[in-house]
Amino acid sequence: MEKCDSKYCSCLQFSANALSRVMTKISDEEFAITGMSSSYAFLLMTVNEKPGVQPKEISQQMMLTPSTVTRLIEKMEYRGFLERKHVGRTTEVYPTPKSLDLHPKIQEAWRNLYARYAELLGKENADKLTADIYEAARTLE
Amino acid sequence: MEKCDSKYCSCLQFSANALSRVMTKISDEEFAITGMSSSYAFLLMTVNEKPGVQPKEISQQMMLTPSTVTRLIEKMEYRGFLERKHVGRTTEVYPTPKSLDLHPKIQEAWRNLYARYAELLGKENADKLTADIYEAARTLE
DNA sequence: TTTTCTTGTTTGTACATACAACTAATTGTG
DNA sequence: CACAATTAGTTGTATGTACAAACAAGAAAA
Repeated sequence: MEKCDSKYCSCLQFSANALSRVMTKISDEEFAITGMSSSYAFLLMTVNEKPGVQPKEISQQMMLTPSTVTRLIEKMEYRGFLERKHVGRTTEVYPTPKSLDLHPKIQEAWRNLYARYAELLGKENADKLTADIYEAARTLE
Repeated sequence: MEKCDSKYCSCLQFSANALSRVMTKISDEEFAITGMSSSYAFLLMTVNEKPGVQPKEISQQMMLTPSTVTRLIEKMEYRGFLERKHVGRTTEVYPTPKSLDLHPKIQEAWRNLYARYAELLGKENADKLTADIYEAARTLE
């Protein structure tokens, strides 16, 4: 169609990976003010907003495998942001005051991230792209 | 806009990651017939089609960092698909017969991958999404 | 010509994520 | 009720990728 310096750019797998890597980089820059990368920040947000939430629900919301979620929680527990309480076969995850304190900063970083890519891509365009990508991810899942 | 079971789905970073993971999974399934995952297959394609190509160019085409490309090449060299020839400060990468033999299989896998997601997303839709994503990745880079 | 700068590549290390196998708790069934 | 099946979570291990630092070759400057 138009100029394209890689013959792979017509492959969704390739493009999706490329965008993911670029976004992760930008994200990490914006979330630096929180002292952690965006996955951890998303995790804290989730737990802050629903204390006692279970890993299973987190894994669904974040679209990550349970094992990955366990790993994320472990690290945040180690760093003093989260606590686990085992209840029967389930686990409840709670934020510590440290995590709640950080909440505003996380939200700020999130807003900054949005502002940054929205400016580069155009707000309309960015929102549409995000929605389209999300829908595709859901369809292919 | 419409129903959305995660509050993060409006975040490009989040959606892009999700799509990337889903696509990687599908890709790995399709590329299984080649005995390697898609990144390696893309690498072999690149080298097969331009024997002697340098890591720098590969890294640009694949949108990966040079260190990542070194790692990919190393592994393919170890498995007997590629050979490196050091020329001055640069490196030339050549395919072995084993890699050239595999070329058709790789292309087949690539076609199958395309067929698979094109069917699920719709051909038009898939192509447009791919182009949009690639463009966004370029813009944000 | 010697020194400094730049560029291409590699190496050490780290991180996010996944899968497969496992444990433990609950639910369903004979 | 006891045993099988399911479900929630965790652990061992592996993979793809990156950054920062090191290295080595060539180019530019002194």
